[in-house]
Amino acid sequence: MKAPLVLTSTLIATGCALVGYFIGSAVDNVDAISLTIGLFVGAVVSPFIAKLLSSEQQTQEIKTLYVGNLPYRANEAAVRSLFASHGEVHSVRLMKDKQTGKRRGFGFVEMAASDADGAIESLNDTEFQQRTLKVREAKERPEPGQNND
DNA sequence: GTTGAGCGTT
Repeated sequence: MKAPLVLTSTLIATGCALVGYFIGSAVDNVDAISLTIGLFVGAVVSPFIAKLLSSEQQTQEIKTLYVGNLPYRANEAAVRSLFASHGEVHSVRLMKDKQTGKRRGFGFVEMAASDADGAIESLNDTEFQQRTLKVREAKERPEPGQNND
């Protein structure tokens, strides 16, 4: 039973709009204000509910990969495309200097845990835009999935 | 506009 998130969000937004309508009615009898509050509540709450519903589809394990020795001219899209050919890429973040905003030449790639190890072995010490990549498991910020008791 | 070992934001 997987309903589209757009449809689900629309239904939720409608419900929230009705709730907001009664809330608006209690505050003021003006219908315009009531509808405005209803739409506002729906717009705010629906993405939050949709995120909770979408979390059920993200049950798969995600592992973070450290990617170093990246060329400065490289984009996140290029890195994503590179890792996408070796597995399912969840997200790509190229770290930039917070002071100057320029790229620091390394980043982090989140992908499926099963595909992550294969991607590391496949992309580590490989040439990407004339630069040898350093692909490893990320040290800090491990994703919960394997509990340490 | 530059550089080249490294492990990061809410």
